[in-house]
Amino acid sequence: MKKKKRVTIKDVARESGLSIRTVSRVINDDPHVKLETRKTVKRTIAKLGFEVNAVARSLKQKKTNQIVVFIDQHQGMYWGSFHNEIVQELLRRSKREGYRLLISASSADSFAEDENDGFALVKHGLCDGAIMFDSKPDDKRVSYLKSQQVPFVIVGKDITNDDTPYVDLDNEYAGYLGAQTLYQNGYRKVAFLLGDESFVVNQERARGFQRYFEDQSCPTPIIRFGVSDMEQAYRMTNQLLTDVDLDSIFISGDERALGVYRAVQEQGLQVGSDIGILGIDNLKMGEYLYPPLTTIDQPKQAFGEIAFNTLLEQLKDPTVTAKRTLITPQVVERRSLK
Amino acid sequence: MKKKKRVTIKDVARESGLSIRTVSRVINDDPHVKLETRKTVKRTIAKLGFEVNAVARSLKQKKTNQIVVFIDQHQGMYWGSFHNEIVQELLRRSKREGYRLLISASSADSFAEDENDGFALVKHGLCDGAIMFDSKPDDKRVSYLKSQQVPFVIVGKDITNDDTPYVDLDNEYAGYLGAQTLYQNGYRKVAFLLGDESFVVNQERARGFQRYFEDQSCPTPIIRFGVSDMEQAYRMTNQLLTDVDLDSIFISGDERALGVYRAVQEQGLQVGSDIGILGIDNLKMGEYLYPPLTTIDQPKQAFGEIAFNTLLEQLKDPTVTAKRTLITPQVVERRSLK
DNA sequence: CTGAAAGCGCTTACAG
DNA sequence: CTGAAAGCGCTTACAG
Repeated sequence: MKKKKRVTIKDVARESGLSIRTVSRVINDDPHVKLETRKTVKRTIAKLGFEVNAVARSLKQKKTNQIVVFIDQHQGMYWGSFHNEIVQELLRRSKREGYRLLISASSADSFAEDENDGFALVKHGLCDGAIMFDSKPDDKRVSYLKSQQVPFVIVGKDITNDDTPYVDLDNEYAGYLGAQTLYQNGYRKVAFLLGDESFVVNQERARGFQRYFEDQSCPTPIIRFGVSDMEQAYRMTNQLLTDVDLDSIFISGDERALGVYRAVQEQGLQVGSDIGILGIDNLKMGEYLYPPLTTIDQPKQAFGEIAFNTLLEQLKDPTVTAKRTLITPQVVERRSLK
Repeated sequence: MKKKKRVTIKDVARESGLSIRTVSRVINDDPHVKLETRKTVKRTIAKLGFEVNAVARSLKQKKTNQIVVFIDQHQGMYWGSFHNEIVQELLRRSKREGYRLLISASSADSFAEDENDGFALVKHGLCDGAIMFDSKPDDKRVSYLKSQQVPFVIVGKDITNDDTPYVDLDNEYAGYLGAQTLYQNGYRKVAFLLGDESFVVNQERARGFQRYFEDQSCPTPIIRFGVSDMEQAYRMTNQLLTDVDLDSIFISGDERALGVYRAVQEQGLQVGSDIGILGIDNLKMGEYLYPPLTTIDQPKQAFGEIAFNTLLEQLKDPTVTAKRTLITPQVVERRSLK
């Protein structure tokens, strides 16, 4: 049993007694075709089970109708609920605008040599535009996209270039807001747990957090980087709880809050009444922690919507200037603060 | 500023004073090229920043070196940690075998008409093989793949056809094992919560569960379908806890266990000592619930490995017969049972 | 070891 | 309203 031969436009033309040109017109909904001819062609297409070969079409049109979302596999946590909820929105919008959305793994470090890194999709002309998650400072992929004038948008911040489009949370304010929320709820012995310090987002959040306490002329609170998953959140909380006198924990990332909750509860403490916990993200799961997590919202839908529109503008007109959007976060009050 | 013209093989040939044929040889590592010639070409390629156009290459070779993973967006829960961990493994292996892995959303219902559904990738010849998650009974995509002889593998079960390759957990045994685990731990008033009844996986799990109790000549325990997210798990648990006398809950899906935990704790009950909870999946997060969740493991890495190998065999030799693998689950004991 | 030429399956000015 | 022909950027028997 050998692979079935593909049905091509040529077969359809022969079978229906018309030229390739006419079949092509029907496929592409060109109005200049007699109704009767159109019907004949459509019938033949159905009969033969013909499907246009998108590869051939792209070669000629230099357009793929594909958009790629790049997601990096940083420290094991390949893809969280945060990415998930944004991708949902991207999917909805790209469908509406006639683009196919592909998701591909790509890393800022290995893309250059690695033919199987997802970034090959842009190098080899397999997409019209890109949406980049998890971009790092000095990301070579960003320079590449710029130099090749491939439309793209970063979800996150770009501190390396000043002419690249992005959408980001106002992370410095998120840190500030977190500090303020805790302080105004009467907490004074606060620890802030964040992921790797090399990520800009964490630097910004820490800075805003620190600034608030400086504004209150308070001593600098505890800040711990390198807490990038539940496991580390669990360990760090345990350690802090035994070593330091704490009344609250501000944890960057709702998923990691799970580790904090467990540590707190294992020490016989109550989240809320004994120790306040504040997250960032506002993921669905935060609502089902006990007690439900008070958190700083990242409006995922807005992220997706703005990212897509920013890309779409470039797709339609390559000369538009880079648009940068900063989203202002808000607190979602639930019950993990007293 | 208009889009930069792509550098083609022609440009490289002209610039290096050689034929296209020779440049093509160098690109494809054909040994029949004088070392010096090869060097010249490579230098020119670097100088011009040439990258092969994969679209043109695919058109000729009828091979894309791409594998697509299809994931369905069922009831809002587009992609869970379970998919995530399997995709990790698929990514590792495809990279090693020289394939690019793309992830795309596709639904069993809408693929036929919808040009932007991910399944267009196979209809239009944009991939060499497919890995299907979330396939449903009578999935038209499966028939299509079969009829077009596109290599594929299903992660899950196919009860419609008897000649399609898949990897699945022995779900009936998982249900049986869950019942047994609970029973042998002394639980008698059990409720089993599962997702939509239309999914084969849920039917099988329920069947195995029921069979165990029949074997013990016990009355049929409570089984509730339609519990497919944390929200519904929370509600159902709340309802059951007030309406029925229960000593344990068996919940299909660790993520949903979060909702069960919250309901139990809100009623002032202790997970473990008052109410036993048993999950299925063994996701990382289960370890960080308090108390840590006892669960039935789905070996994600094995899933990914077997799925990939099953596909790879077909990619290498289209005549191999469909291979089906059933993985036997085991219990991971933690502390949510007394 | 190297090259001229056909062809993959489409689209698209250009004619008629 | 329809068609013959060139061309997108590669690869690949076939020659030499």
